[in-house]
Amino acid sequence: MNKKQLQSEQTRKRVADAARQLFVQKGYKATSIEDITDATGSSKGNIYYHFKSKEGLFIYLLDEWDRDWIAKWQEKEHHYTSAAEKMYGFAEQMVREDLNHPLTKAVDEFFVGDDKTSDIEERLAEMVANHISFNRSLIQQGIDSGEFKPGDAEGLAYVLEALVIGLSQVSRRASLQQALDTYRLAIDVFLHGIAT
Amino acid sequence: MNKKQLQSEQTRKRVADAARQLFVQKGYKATSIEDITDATGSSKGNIYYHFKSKEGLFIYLLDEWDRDWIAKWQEKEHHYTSAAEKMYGFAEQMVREDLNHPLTKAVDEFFVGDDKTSDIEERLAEMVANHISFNRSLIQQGIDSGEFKPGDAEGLAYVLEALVIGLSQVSRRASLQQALDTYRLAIDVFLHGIAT
DNA sequence: TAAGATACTGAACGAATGTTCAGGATTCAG
DNA sequence: CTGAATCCTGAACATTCGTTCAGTATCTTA
Repeated sequence: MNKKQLQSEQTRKRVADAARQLFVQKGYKATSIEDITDATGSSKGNIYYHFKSKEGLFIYLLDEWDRDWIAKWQEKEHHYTSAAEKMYGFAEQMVREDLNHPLTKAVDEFFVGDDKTSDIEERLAEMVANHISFNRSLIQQGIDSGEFKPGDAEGLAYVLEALVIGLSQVSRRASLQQALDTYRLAIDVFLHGIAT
Repeated sequence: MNKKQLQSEQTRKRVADAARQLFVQKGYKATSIEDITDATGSSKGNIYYHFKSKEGLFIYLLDEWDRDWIAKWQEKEHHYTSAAEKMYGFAEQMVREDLNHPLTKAVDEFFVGDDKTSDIEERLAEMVANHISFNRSLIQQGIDSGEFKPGDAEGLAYVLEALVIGLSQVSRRASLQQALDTYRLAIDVFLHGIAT
């Protein structure tokens, strides 16, 4: 790899990291390009050299997040034997990774904006569908194995999604330990709620 | 009441209604004063005649919301006999009133802004504490009556809060029927999760 | 009915924001 | 070593937004 390519990749990463942190912290609209330049030392122009636009940068982060999250999950998934264990593992990864679900405030806020390009809207819809589908599969496994009551797996997938999104918001200003406790308690309740 | 006073009150209400709808729909930052003038026909200046600022308008709406919500709740509360019934009633009012919890996206977004006045921040913290306290009391009643397992009522109050906040976000683009179904299912799970 | 109070208008302003662009610096290929 | 490619800068631009204010219309009061 070139020195040029290396440096380019490094700045790209530096910008992405700072932007991610800011978006999570302040939300999409409230984070300005200048906030990002302040945090990275890069110039405005440089950000637009590496990313198409603010929207593009945001979508890039979402994509990256999703990929990372799934990769990490797949490493762990084998080690869990029951659906209940998987559920706890799921919650723990949620907390430990970033104390924030990708579908959090920033995304929701981004969603309601009116001037999105249609391809970006498609991408977002796809992501939501993927998350629901992931949840449904997790729940369906438990139903099939007899751990959970047979029932509306799709509906429960939405409930789980709601729970996780809500937890990330409620826990945003909590300590790691508090967050872990709350998540664990929430999963406890959810599991008892759907257990046979 | 004067014709002047009447008209003044009417416009005030007209502005508040439009603003509430827009804040819920688009979020705090994304809703401009001009959006509100477009929706009401009033001029910008007129909004600043009736409200101190955009922040002031928002806080006014929150206050109003909380008062209305509690008033409506207290009308109904007598008719419920068990804590479980109360819980379902709670969820239903949540959906029917506005399909949105007062502590929703807009508030959370408002929260992370950096330029709030300190008295407004106090007011917000107070509101959050009130909601948690409301939830805890609801749960404690169920524990006392033997409907729910004895346990961490405070922790469960946060879980319930998270669930409700998440539900409002997930249901934002759903039909009324879908929303009611999802909320009901969520409360089902939550109740089974903490039942004796 | 006259004077004052109240309700409202809309142009103007300053601050902030996303984006562009002409050009400078650094590195690569031949 | 030289020209081209790549990486980066920062001033400039066009918009948008919250807020103000001088002035007008409408109503109240005496």
